[in-house]
Amino acid sequence: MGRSPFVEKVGLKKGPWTPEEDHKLLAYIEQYGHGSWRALPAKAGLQRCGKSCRLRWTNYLRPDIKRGKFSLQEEQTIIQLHALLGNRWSIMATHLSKRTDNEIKNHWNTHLKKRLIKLGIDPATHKPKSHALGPCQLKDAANHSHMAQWEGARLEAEARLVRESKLKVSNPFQTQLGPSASAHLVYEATTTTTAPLPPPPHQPLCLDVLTAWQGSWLNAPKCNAFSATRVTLDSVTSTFNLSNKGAAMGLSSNFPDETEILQLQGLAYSTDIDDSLATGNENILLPNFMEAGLADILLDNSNQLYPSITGANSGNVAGNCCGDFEENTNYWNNLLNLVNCSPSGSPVF
DNA sequence: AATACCCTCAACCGCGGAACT
DNA sequence: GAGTTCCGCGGTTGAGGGTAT
Repeated sequence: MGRSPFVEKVGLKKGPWTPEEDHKLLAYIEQYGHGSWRALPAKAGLQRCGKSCRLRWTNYLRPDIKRGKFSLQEEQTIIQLHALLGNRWSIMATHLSKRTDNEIKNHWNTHLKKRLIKLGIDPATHKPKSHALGPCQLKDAANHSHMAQWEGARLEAEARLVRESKLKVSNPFQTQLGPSASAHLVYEATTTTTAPLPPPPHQPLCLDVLTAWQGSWLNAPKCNAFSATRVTLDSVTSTFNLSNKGAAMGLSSNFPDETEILQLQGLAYSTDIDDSLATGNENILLPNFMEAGLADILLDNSNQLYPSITGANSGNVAGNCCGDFEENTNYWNNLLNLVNCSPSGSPVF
């Protein structure tokens, strides 16, 4: 049952907040905590609705907010989480320390989504737009879909635990929740025994499958151009690590622009793929090891990322990777083992 | 310098679910 | 169990700043 339309009293102010209003809200919450948002405006002397106050607080005034440009790692994490969760911005926010759901949503809509589209990747499915799935890929996609649902549910439950734990903190100024704090809360919430606790990890324990995917992807037999490139992954944050090759090439620390992506693509292919394939056919959708990797690791375990490359055009570079059901089964069993053995355990399963 | 267009992001709106009565 | 209230989420909007013409 939904609630009836929210009708505010006339005379309440809307629009941008003034510094005075910010100060009032900040001062009130600092002293009393927010309590009931509905009652807060009157108590704080604000001509605003409670909703507006909550939004201003959560998206702008809260002390544990990181502002400014998104780092490469943050962007990669967003893409990965989006592949798993879709538009579940609030859950993503719990896994991106100090970023608000609104900020993540805005960044996705204004930057990341456009970049994926530009690269020919459907931002909704995280798969290349122009390539239909074959039977083998459908099977693998189903595997990934299942894994994504599974991990998505777990991430959501963890986010809920973080929220519930935060609710226990009455005054945010007494206990400001940084990334390690929230990780600790998850850790505590998921640990039910009374045995002495080992030190909590310093990162949110939330990306097990992402990590496992990436790790397994790298450790998988060389069966396509991607696995052959030996791109380094950061297992802690579940994001790609560009520091080695990227830095060596003088790439910026921010998300690479198209020129840089082309550089990276060249890098990715130069050793293992026929140069004429990588450079001679402009119609081939070259998998740059960021976007395609992020999208397809999550959604296409066959590693046969781009049929136009790995199939007829490529001399069957990835031919033996697809179709080996037993190998795939072992592959996923290993992944599940990895996940099951992850230090965080799972609050859901 | 003026105007049009584009982009970004803070803020609003409406809805669904949880909590309460 | 039904009705009501509150909170939080995701989608959308539009003001304002930046850039192109």
